[in-house]
Amino acid sequence: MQTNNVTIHDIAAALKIDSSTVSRALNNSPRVTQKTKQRIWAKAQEMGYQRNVLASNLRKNKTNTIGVIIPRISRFFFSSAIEGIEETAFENGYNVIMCQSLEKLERETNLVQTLVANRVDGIILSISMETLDYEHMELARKNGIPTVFFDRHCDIPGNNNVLLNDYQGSFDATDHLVSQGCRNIAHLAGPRDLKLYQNRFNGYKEALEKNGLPFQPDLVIDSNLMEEDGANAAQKILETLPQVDGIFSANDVAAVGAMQFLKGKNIKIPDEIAIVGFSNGPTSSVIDPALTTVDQSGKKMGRLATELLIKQINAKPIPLAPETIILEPTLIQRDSTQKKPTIHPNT
Amino acid sequence: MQTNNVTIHDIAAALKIDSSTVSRALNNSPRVTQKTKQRIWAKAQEMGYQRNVLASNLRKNKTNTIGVIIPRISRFFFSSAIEGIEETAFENGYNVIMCQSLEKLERETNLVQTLVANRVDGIILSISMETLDYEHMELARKNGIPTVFFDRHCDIPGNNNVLLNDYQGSFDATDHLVSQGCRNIAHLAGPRDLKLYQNRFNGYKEALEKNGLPFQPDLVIDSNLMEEDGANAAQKILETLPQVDGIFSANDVAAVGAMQFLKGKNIKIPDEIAIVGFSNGPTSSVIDPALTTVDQSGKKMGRLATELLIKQINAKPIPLAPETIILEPTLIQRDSTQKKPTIHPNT
DNA sequence: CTGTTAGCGCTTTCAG
DNA sequence: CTGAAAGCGCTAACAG
Repeated sequence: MQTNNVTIHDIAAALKIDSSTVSRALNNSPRVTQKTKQRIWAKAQEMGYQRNVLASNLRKNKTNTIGVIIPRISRFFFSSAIEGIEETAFENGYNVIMCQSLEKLERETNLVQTLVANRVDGIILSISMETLDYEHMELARKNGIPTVFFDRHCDIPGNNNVLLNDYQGSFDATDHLVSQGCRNIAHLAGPRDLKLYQNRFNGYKEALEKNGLPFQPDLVIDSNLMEEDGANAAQKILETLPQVDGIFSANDVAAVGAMQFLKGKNIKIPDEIAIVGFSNGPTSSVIDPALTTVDQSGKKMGRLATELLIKQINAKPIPLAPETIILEPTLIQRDSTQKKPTIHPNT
Repeated sequence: MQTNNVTIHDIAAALKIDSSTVSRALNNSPRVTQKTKQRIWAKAQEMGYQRNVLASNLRKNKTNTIGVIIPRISRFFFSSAIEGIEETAFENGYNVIMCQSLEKLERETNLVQTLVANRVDGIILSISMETLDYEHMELARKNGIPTVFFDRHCDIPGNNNVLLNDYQGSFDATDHLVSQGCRNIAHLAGPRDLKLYQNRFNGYKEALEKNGLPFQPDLVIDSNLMEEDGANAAQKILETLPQVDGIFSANDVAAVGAMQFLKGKNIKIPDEIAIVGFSNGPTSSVIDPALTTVDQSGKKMGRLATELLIKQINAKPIPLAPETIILEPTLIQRDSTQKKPTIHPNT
């Protein structure tokens, strides 16, 4: 039940050399002869030595750890993003410490403090729905900790971002609905404070214009886009907006809520009302095939964000110019006539 | 761009007192007078002091961090589990460092080493499909790091476990199919090496017996239960097992794969073939309502596992007797006649 | 209640 | 190429 306590000093003593040489050998420094390295490695193995990462970190003032803050892990988009982050970090020898803001700014602020206090080497962040500015990120900036925002972001210049082209995706989605014959397309919109939802709204609006359809403000239903909100919106549509023949939802959660409600009322999807939702790719495989989705590809965004962050970390102390990477979304359309569903790898 | 370097010595110097007093005050020790505490806190605030967690950790040989190893984050069951873990850890002042084994034993072994090297206070683990023993966990045991296994486990005594009653869940699921009139129930089975899948298989088999139905070995289809496997199994059933009128899948991923394949062939679910799959609760809200599921409630398991782990951590150095917590699963049955789908909170 | 002292285990000058 | 020595920032005896 004892902690395994063999230190570099123990192995130095056993070999009658100095601990600094041991340290160098274990770090594979070129300034130690191959022969002594071999002896040291062998001894270390034999004695079951394990580097005390804490001490090493303290001395180097570096933790080899990336901090990640996202609103909620169990949302598929974010868990895929984390999957990408974790894999990329792992490949590059970084650990990941992961936290959820649960959409609360206060929690997010605390988490940034914790991460800074834990001396993470960098932070990847997807801001909460309550976050309207980057004031709480000052702390990270002051401590020289590089940060990459992904998916959700405020529109302040000078930051690293990995984003989806929300405008284009929404434009395409709406355009798709029009091409399917929809003429009165409702929009389930998210909080307009978030740039992301603003962009999705704009894409919707301009696709209507481009197709010569009038923008009807009463067809825009605002909410936080939870499943319940989607169901409520669907109910509202059935009861008060009979002309609606298509729905563009700013996320998949609300889209599913709406779809299930409508199906419960025996409305045929997409024949009577067509639905398109923004969504993370693989999710769609468990979503009804009747639902067309705009692929958010969280895993790819996670990978890109991590690569960018590591680039910035390695650039220290001379910081690189901030970068913004914009991914183009793809429309994924499936239906029950398809022979085989899109397969995703056990996710 | 400079690291913020105010230490307890700086604030001690500014106040012309000793750094140890500062340390005590900042840890709110009762052995410092309220008045000096106040002065110290004020000064700390003023100078923008931030405790160096690394140094503190090194000194205390404790990191206030829990390590989590799961097969794959983006699987909904695991991301919900992590959600529960993270929330419980956060409430108790712990950080979470999270890693994926990607179902590889080698990776899992490496990760345990990394976590031990990082001096995590405890480990929560759901073993990979390749893991057949706990040999690689010796390292954690030797270093006195408590461990809790959840969901997937080997059947070796003396460990902390948080499990689902897989046997009962499978029994109930199969029983349910029989009560719906199914007489030839196929079973999509997972790797029999994993206790979990063995139990699910046993529940299936004994439910058949109890209902006076013969166990037909050729109706058991083995695979790794990916979506593709489910689709393949469904194809096999259509082509070579026409008598099948019900499917019990050992997980939801394969169940969805099978269901979507069958729907593509215009088979009515559940009228022509009924399907029940083991699944994490909230997932079911995005799964077709025709699919009945056995609720795995990942978040609850995550919470329980973390609570148990923290209990064990706090019990050090005298370890508590290992505990096994077994959750009873519930059958969740929905259908399109239901007025409203099960709502889940934006997950 | 506060100060003194001695490290936690490692890395990194600086000498030789 | 290796050794000696100092110290990262904090905590925890032990005195007083």
